[in-house]
Amino acid sequence: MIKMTLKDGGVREVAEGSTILDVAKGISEGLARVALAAELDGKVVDLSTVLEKDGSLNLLTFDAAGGKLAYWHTTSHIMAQAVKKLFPEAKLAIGPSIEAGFYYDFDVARPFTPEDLAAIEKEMAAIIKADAPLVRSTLPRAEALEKMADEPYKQELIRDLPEDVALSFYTQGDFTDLCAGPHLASTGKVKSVKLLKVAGAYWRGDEKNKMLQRIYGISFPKASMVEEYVTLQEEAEKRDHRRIGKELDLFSMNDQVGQGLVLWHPKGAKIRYRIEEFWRKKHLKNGYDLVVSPHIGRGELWETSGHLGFYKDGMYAPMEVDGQDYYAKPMNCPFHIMIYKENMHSYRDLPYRWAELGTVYRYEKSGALHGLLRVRGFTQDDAHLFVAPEQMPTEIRRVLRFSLDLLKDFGFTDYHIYVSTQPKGKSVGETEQWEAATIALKEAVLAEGLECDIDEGGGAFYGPKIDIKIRDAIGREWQLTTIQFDFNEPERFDMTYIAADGSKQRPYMIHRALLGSIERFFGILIEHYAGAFPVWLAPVQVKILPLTDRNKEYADKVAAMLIDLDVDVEIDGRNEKVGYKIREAQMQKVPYMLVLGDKEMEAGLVAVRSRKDGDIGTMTADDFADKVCKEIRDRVN
RNA sequence: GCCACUUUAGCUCAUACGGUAGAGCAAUUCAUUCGUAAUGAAUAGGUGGUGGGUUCGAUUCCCACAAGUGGCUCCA
Repeated sequence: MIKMTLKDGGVREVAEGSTILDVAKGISEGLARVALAAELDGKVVDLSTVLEKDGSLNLLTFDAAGGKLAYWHTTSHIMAQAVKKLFPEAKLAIGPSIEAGFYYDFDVARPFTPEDLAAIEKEMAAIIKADAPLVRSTLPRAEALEKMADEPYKQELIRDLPEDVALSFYTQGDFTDLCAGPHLASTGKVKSVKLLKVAGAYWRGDEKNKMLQRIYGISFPKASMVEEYVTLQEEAEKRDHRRIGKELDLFSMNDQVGQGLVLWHPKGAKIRYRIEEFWRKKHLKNGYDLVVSPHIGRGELWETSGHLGFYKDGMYAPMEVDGQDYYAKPMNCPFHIMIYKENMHSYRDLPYRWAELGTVYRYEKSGALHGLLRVRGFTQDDAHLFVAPEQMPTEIRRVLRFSLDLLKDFGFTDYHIYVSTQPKGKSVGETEQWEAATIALKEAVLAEGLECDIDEGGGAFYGPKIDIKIRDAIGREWQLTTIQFDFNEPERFDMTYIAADGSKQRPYMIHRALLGSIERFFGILIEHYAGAFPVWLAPVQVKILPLTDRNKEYADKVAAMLIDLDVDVEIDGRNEKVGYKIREAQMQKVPYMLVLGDKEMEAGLVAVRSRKDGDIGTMTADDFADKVCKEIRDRVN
């Protein structure tokens, strides 16, 4: 038996493995989560317990997901207490824990300054030192409203809850907050706090609401963990694609060109070429056909597609030509549909898989732009599938498999799949269609032996979708692939095919972008590899470093041989020491360097240096060529 | 778009109080022809994001605009 001393002073004895329901009986009021402090075997442990919906007992350690949740949530309360002490006029909004750390939103007369943050951190240290216990209590609605008389945002939250729910509060010292928990036993459990930044945030995330001041922070049980966190942040900063894009001269954005419009420099364009070339070949090999469509189209087209109705805010303003409005395309689909409609189609011809690296322009809010990850002009690796309903399930599986295969080619093998279902509000299409499509999506995931999370109501109004998020080299998630059903456009464009019985039928339409957009994908690739691209993608694959002018001719010969094999070679013939040239090639992340001096020239060899392993000795030029060509072919990192 | 912050040489950053800017790297030139992450010297480079205001005088203070950064919203 485990003896647990509860925060309210009571003692419970529970058998190991018993559920929290046994422990929490009489104090939880059926709430989904309850926080406790307890003794295990007579020893006080840092034990906040989370009551999961299924009643399982989750003993919290910091490293458990729930542990972090409680830890950071308690820290956010401590911050709120500190802010209330320093800024008594501040009104509290909400303060949850997030993926990494926590925040709290405040309504204050003026924004917080860095000095304010320092003062708040200091105040928090005092609260932590006081080690006040967090005491849970509940109140009926009317009394809860009265208790929060000075907190309009809290009152709004209370009013939105069902009337019969008892509201829980957590009190630490002189500070009480409306809160569902869970929390640590006392403020002293929090050891090391760092407030990170201040940002504006709309109340309830709605831009029509007042903008509040949000303070982000993070906390850990050990100071060393703060250092680890900071180190990871620094690592992420070093990998920042904007920084590496500059250092490796890959791309730029320009004030005069316009916001969110990318200039691809020669080295960046080289990588893009390699990505696109590979992408096209792979699509052709996998049953796709390539199509090409223009960058602009008449207003009437966008009227028919419905984009002018539901997507106008996302489109560039029209340009007038010969009395007609033309719009830059925000999507490629209407063009592909027009190709479809150019002919009659038999069920025998389906499915069509039409792919295009289609450049689109979307008006993104200026504040949303972010390096290559969010731009206004970008190229989607788009394709549209037009399939007969009975083909749909196998077709979905096929797209999913193809997608994961393509991601693997680029070094992304760790991913997370989400299926988004019909949104609650308005949506187009028949219920049966939605159901069949959603089932096909889920079953495709299962049939491939994969798992997925369901994003209930997360689909677009025109259809359900699968999204794939990949995990990069330092553990961050990025959304790349999206596979979306469209019940809207086939209807609007009155797309048909002739079925076996001679009747006209409506095909299913699936949009899919596997890499997402080339720009965004490139940005993520840069960060994933920290600029050190695999040999097959590297803009310069081999850098030849002749030692003296005497060796230049030999360098030219080796270079010509490699270039003939489609290897990308540069010669650094500058009058510099070899150490200097190596340093530069190394910083440019060139996979291989060939040092060519008199010795190599006389023996007909090349001295190979790899960016990863340094000097790897000499070999014949042919052997080296074989090695590099094989690595390029096999897409070796 | 909203909140906050930032904007000085190609890059990274200095100039406490208002008295018209300085360093490293890069570039250019010269010398050096060298063996696995920086050879030395010299030269050049800036109407301080743009426009306006305050002031005898503005890179410095104020305002507007633009771009960027971190968030909110949105999303490939």
